[in-house]
Amino acid sequence: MSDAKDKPDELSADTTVPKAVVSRLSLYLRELQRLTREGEETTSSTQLGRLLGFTDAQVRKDLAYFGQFGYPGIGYRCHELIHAIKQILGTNQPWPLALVGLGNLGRALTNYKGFGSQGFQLCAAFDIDPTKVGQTIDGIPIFHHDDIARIVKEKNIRLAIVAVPATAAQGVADALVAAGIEGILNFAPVTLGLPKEIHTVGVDLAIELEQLSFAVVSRQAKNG
Amino acid sequence: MSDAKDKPDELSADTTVPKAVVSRLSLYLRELQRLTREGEETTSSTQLGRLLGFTDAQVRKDLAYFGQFGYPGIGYRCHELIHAIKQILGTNQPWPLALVGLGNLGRALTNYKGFGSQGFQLCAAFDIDPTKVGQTIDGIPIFHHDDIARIVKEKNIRLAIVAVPATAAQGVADALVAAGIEGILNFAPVTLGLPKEIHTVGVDLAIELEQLSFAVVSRQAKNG
DNA sequence: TAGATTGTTAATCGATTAACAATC
DNA sequence: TAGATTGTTAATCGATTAACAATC
Repeated sequence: MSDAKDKPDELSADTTVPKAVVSRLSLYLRELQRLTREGEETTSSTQLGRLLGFTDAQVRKDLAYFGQFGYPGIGYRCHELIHAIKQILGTNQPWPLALVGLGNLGRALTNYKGFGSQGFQLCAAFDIDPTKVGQTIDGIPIFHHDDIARIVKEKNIRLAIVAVPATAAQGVADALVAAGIEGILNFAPVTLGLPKEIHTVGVDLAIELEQLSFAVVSRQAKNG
Repeated sequence: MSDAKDKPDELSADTTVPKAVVSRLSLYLRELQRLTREGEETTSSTQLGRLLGFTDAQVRKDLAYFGQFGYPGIGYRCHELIHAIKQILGTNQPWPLALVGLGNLGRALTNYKGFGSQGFQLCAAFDIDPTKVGQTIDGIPIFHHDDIARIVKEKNIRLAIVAVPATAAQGVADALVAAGIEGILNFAPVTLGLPKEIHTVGVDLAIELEQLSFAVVSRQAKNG
């Protein structure tokens, strides 16, 4: 399937891709990387689906948005599919990241190794505390908020993580957008108001926990 | 609308509620709380939708899964709707939480104030490091992994946060489930294999960042 | 070949949006 | 009353699943 067959451009989506498909793509990638670590050469839509709780049809349909990656009768070669998904997600290239806010969460993130292996690398941190500015933390230089625009441009940073208190988040986001940032991972518990061309993903611990408490109480309401 | 009208049970869903509805409910709650902090008495489906990027119809439809909370011609009284959503999500009651793993992320969470205000409270932490066990961190007692079952039962803990390395996560999850935990917020970058009656929510920083890199590269592919 | 598995089409299912009578 | 806004039904839209010919 390496050749593009009748598809004009094998790795770019012709039709618009649902958000849910993209997050499953990330899950496939994570699972494929685990399988290769465990020595597997190939896998199948059935196996991937079973490991992640999806149907085999869904796995195949998701991948079909982007091209043909499998071999009928055989399945998918793990390393090939990993390569293809990374290309789709854009993580075959490195992504320098900015981190704004060095409270508890921000400092934990400077130390976090989890996304380094996926091509993301913190290369500038920002805070307003004058005792922090000018220092480095885990090898990452700390700058003042006022330098966001300059540093973002100098280091060609396109994605940023916001880990400041809720009250400061919108101002920080505005500064990042003004500096040319294209995507924001927001840990502050607020919905940011931003131009629609700026991509945002929000992670709010309270909201995640609320999904769990709802699931638990609604299940017990059903079952008595 | 305080009376239940023709609905048999105003706050429990008769039909099964989509996951997406529940997470929007959390967003409505967060926004309503912000509006009341800013002194607003009432709001409307149009205002809530605009603030969060949804249509007004969707806001009303989501709420309609659970009952009638609004006043035609007026909108929603913020404090009433907050109360109702908390009851739906189960967060009108306190939820003691267990935290497993006291690495960078785990320690950041012990200090995090964000979910306390929503009724969630860390009341036991677990680690295997003997220098940590027996200490307290931010007022939270630290126990050994081997005591998970005992402490979970003693403290009536139903929800847990897993913040251990990927390789340890499945074992920890199994221990939590054996101890009677009903829901897990998993920060480890693995899909946990658990009985279907156990609810899990996964938060993986790399995956969130991948959603952003995809959005950025696919947009530029489209626009040139 | 027989068995396995893909990619894709059609059928099903579910979720979102539009529209509007009912209400304040 | 006139204007605003709800709750709900019907129409639209989108996503998932089932089925199967094509392929190895």
